[in-house]
Amino acid sequence: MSESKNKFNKDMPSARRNQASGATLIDVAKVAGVSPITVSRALNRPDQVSEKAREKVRRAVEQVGYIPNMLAGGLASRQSKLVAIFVPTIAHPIFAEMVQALMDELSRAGYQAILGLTGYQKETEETLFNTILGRRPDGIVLTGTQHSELMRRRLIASGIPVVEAWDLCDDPIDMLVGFSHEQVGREVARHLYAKGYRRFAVVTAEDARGMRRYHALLDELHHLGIDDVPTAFIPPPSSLNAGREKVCELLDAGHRPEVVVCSSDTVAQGVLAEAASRGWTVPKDLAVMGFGELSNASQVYPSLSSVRLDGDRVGGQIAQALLERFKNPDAEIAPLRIDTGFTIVDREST
Amino acid sequence: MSESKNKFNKDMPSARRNQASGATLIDVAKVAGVSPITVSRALNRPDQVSEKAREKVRRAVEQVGYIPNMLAGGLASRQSKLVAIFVPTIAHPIFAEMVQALMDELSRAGYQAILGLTGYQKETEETLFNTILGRRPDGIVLTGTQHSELMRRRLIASGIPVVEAWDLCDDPIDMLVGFSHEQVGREVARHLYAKGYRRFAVVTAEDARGMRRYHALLDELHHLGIDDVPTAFIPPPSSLNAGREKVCELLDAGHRPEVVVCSSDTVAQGVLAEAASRGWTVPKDLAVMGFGELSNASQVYPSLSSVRLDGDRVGGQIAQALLERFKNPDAEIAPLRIDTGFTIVDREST
DNA sequence: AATGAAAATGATTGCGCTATCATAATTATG
DNA sequence: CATAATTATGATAGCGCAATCATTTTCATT
Repeated sequence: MSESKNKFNKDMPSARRNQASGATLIDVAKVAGVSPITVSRALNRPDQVSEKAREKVRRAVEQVGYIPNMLAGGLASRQSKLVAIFVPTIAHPIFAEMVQALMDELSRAGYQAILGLTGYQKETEETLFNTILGRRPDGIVLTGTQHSELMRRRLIASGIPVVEAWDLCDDPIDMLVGFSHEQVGREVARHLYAKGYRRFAVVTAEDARGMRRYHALLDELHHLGIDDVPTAFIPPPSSLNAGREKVCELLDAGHRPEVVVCSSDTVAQGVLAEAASRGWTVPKDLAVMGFGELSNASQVYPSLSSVRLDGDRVGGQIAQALLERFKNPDAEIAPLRIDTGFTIVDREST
Repeated sequence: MSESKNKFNKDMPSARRNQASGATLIDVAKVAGVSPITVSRALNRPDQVSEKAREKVRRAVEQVGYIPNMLAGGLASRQSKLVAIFVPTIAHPIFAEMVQALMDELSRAGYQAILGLTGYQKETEETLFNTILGRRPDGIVLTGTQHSELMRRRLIASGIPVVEAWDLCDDPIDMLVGFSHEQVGREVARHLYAKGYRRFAVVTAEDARGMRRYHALLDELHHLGIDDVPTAFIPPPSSLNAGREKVCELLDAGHRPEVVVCSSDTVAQGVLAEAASRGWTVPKDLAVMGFGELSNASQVYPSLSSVRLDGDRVGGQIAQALLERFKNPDAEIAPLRIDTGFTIVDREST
């Protein structure tokens, strides 16, 4: 026994509607004394309209407080001016930094971003993905290069420009901006080995890219003759406390590594905290290697050795790649692959 | 039925279009053997459609890989299912946390967020604002309560539900979720005074809310008989290094405060770093008070006293308030004002 | 002036979807 | 069984804008 849904007030629906939705292109056109399409052009392609008309339109827009409806515009033009950005989380500084840079750059070009937080969960990614595709983004930014076959196919079929970020691989969906996690693992191994460390341990988050670095590290250590690398895994999201607990487990299990390689600076700071609480001297009693170069890595005591990535730069490069593609959609799609690199920063903790 | 008006003719525009844009509601309807509007209902109001039809639609959607075009849907229904979130930056953990919680909650209800980064700059806020209003969001989340008169008027006129966050004031635009920055300033003053501190100094960022806390702090100290409070201001964005430099300036100018009150934990950690580098013992030689409770506040050495806010909770409350309003748009608009409070956390640094 | 090219403006149509009203199919009621 | 009440489905008409093509105005050139 539900009450029948009543309709809008018959009184003056149009007035009510206009109050809520604001002025339309047609309202502006009337005030300006030109046709609607001229208003549209004055706003979107000013160079196709005479200075006189442009001025009339500008004044009319001002007067009625017109704000273009981008839902309508997007529908008509098939250009949403929207870029979808998928990241695991923005609570992590490195992603926050990238997103910020990316959005800055995009907004300068009149684009906006819509964020998809995949939360490290494979489960929801596809659902999220569908929802966001519903906004018909002009471009898509993905974190990592490991996606379900279905998603890959759909993305390729859609023809939407895609950038896969934070990683490099051999069969990208489209564009690629990142660095090789394998290379990080290998270089960290060699770097620490060269410094004389022989007994390694690892505390790593169980996310895909972290594991890639981990396996490359193991592999390289193996080549260097080191095979026993006690490891503790942290289920995402990793935190300082998790790092502390996990390294504690390793140590309590009787392992006595010279150096602990961590999947992030956050985890590494947990290890530092545990070392401090045991009264150990870093790096003499235990060396610690981070990853990601949090802004305070150089300020904690002892300052943390880490692998520096540049979120700003990655974001900027992605934006550039997308904007280039938007500007020139018909151009031959040259496979774009940008290696943003990384730097091992040696500080007091190793 | 004869085809009265033909849509696209000639070569293959329809095929091309479908490849790019994907299947439409009509395609699904054809496959399912029902009318388009039934497909729409099966997707958006499943309870109004028979189980049989629902199943046919589900299968057809699956088969053609249909993803609803929310631009079209939004235009027709006047519901964008979009919430605009304005924050100064997401590079700051406290905002990142709020945004994450807010987005989580919203997406659960089928809404998505579009982010506006105001970057602490008054200049661009209005421009940004117009661009984002173009997306016709169903709700708007604002940081702070200080906005231009024009924006206030437009927002109120638009009838869009608005939440102002991170602050409380007496004449909100609409809903309000936050805490009193004045109260923080006063309580921090009293708290430190009660602990015996008499010589205060301040290092604060120059943003609006930080200044409100600062003035309340000064005011309360004045009541307690303390009038000389040397202060250094940091132009946004504040950073650990900026905090360190600024406190250095204060000390080099000959001030010898017992306690430094900082506008953020980041700044406070800069002060800690400077104290450490001078070989001072905290809190004996210099006490430090933070704000915002970064996740590592309790882990730095010495652990940092701070004011704890709960970004998760703020985000959640905002989402609830908005969703409630969406569900019940015609309800009497009860002035909503949620005080999320704060907690002074006393640790080793004071 | 005459002519054509270019620039500026306009009329029409439909983007893909949902609100609205109308109708058909089902169930409840006496 | 007829009738009313209740579903379930469909037809139609826009939402506000830009693509497309048609038309008018302006300007340069002969």
